[in-house]
Amino acid sequence: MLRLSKLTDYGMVVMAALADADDDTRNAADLAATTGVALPTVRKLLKRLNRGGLVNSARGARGGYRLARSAEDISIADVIAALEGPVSLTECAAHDGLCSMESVCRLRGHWRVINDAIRGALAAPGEVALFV
Amino acid sequence: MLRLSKLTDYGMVVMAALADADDDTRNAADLAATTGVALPTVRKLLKRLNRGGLVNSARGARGGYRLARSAEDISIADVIAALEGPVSLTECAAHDGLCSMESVCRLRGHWRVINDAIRGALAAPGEVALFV
DNA sequence: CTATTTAGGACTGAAATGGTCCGGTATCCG
DNA sequence: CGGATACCGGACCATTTCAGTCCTAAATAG
Repeated sequence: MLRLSKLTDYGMVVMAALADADDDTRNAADLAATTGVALPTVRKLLKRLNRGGLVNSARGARGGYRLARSAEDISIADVIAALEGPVSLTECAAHDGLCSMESVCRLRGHWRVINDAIRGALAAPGEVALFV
Repeated sequence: MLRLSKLTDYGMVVMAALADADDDTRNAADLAATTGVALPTVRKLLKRLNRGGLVNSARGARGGYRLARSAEDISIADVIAALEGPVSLTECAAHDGLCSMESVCRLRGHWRVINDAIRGALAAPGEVALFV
């Protein structure tokens, strides 16, 4: 199916909710309430998104999260990369030397092309802005 | 990562090997030998590819498989569809009414656009032919 | 008739996934 | 200062999914 993990899907929803908040910081419980995603899951997502540099966090009372940059500058590919690692259809397209049939395989060159095409589709800012 | 399952990856390799054979029928053991994929796995793949209409099978002695149509007319998307089901990033983009937050979700419209973009990238005949 | 080869499905072990919980630390406010 | 709030990092577990194997039945060639 070439599907996204459910966690990443939820991550997109949370990011959209954060985009709504504009510059206000929202805490995890708040986001869980507005998105309908379970609180612990929201926490996990926000941690990863923070590590990936997509959101900024503020600790302590009245802390919370907000987008690290404006929503228009965040692509789907960014979110996927933060939550699942870099976009790559096959192992061999991402790293060298991991596939035992690398020497015989006639497809490696193609995978790179295809990966780039998909990355391009996901990174296109116009199509993929988080706003509706 | 947006990765393909390993099985689908092998499926591409097997398809490429079949493309090499042109019109000769090749049996499963033969393909396993030339691709380096384990025989039972090759069998499984060929069964699914057959069901998906990408290869034709011939039973009995001197039976085997060959491509159902010329390699140029088979896209990566076809192979993925045969092995994993239709290409779709999220459940909600493929079917309606399966997601509990469908009413609140602001992203559904986008997913369809993105899916189409990716499907387009995978179906482009020029880029994605099985030949090297 | 017999050897060959695919068809179909059941089964298993391993890995990934989604989801939860806890101790620690930083910040705010009274 | 001290307590409450809220994020941080990680460990942890149950469930599902996945890759891979095996077995029996059916079809075809010689």
